[in-house]
Amino acid sequence: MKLYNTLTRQLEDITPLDGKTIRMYSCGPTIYDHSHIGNMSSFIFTDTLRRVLTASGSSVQHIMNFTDVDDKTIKRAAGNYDEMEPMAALAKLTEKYERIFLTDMKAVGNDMAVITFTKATEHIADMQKLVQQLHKDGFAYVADDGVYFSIEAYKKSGKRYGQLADVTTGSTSEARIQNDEYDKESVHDFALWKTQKDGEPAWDFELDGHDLKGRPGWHIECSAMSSRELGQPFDIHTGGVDLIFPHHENEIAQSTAGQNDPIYAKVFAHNEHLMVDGKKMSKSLGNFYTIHDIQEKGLDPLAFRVLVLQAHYRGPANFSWVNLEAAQNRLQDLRALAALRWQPRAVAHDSGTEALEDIPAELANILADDLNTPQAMAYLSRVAAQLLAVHIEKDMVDHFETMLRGIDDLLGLNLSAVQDITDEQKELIAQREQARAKKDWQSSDKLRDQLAAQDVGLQDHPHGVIWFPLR
RNA sequence: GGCACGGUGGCCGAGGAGUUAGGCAAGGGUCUGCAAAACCCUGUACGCCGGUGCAAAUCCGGUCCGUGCCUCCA
Repeated sequence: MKLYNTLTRQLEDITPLDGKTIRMYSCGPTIYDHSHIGNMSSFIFTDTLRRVLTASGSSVQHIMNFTDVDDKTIKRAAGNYDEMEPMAALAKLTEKYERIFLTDMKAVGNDMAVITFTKATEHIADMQKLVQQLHKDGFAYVADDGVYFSIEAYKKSGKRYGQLADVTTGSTSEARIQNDEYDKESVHDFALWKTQKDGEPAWDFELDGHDLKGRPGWHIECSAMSSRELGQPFDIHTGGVDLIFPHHENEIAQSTAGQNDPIYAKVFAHNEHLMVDGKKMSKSLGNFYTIHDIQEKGLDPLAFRVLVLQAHYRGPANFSWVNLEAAQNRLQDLRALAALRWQPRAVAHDSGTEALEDIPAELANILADDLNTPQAMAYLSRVAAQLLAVHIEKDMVDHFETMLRGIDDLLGLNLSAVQDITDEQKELIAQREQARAKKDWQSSDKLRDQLAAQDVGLQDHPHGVIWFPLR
């Protein structure tokens, strides 16, 4: 497939560096609170990318990290569980939000089984090793409050800082420099390791005779975990656009300093932000939503997936409740399509229903072009309209099922999970048809309402009634 | 201020020099006891100003607006 690479600012063919497996690392959540829908849209992008890469014939090794130690987690843990030891409080907090995160991820259709999750706190030794190596090679220095990476030294070694975004050459605000409280040599230097402050969780660390008991910096976490799990260079690094600088830039610097190979990850793929009512989500604006909020309004988290897939990952998508309802309607239509699997009938043959199994292939083809999910959704809607108009025949059920699974493999909409209704419900539909035949409208309407209350919707087509799941 | 990404019909959104997606909502119609069903039809849109083309929403230049990043936010 072709994918846009932030490093080169162009579309590139993705083929495994090792010829077999695409190794992909995604910056995961900081588990100090509920993930918001913006985070989720980013992970829907990542999940869909993995699906399409897989469909294009590569095996994919997908790593996602949990940032379970950083300023935010530490602060929140101390606030929530002030009676506990810092380390225990941190674990308690992050375990809670990890669970919620995994639940939300499943709810929006992301395939959790194929992701290997790594935690920062389980890779402290790897991080320390990397810091030690950087120090030994002259790229890190010890300051009062921790260990810093020297961008100066990195540049002097012949490497380029600013491969993703050349921020340092811009006019950085002087105010920032003056307000800087850290004891670092240059404003742009960043912390590799932070020494312990009162009440903070900390790990023993000795470097060059200094006792640096403390915790890792944010950027080093991803460098250490990615190289531990995937080696270096690996194929694709994903994240939201906000991570381009400084996070990913710093990862590149840390991971390539002193290395012969200047490549950390071959391709960086970044998704644009999800906007809410045209604005960036923030707690102060009161437009900060979670998957839980969507569920509370009686809307389906998978409708949120549809909303995300309707937009291209490199453009900003706009979330609003009206738009989510529109997406929910669209999802319902796709589920009506899926429900045909349980209600085949003999109808006049129609050319549109023939090559059912080619449909996922066409979908994959569309998606292989820089993950063009909006085009894919448009195609799917056309297919759905066509098939709903003609139904499917009994001998097509197997092909139809294969088609649904193929669509799900690519888009994660769980269409093949649409189950048959019960015999009782089928009986109610039959009774309604009889009532209609007898023009007993009162009874037929009552039966329709009764079915709707059981989340079974009805479409009266010229060639007969079709039921579909309302949720 | 620097850098980046956008501005498409009521809304969401692709596309990307001539044939002009898709969805949601709306209006009209057919069918119907009804429509909350189905089907048909309708809407000619691409911020603004220039330029290059036979031809521009699509390329180029400028400009305005929005959004993001500029040290730990997906």
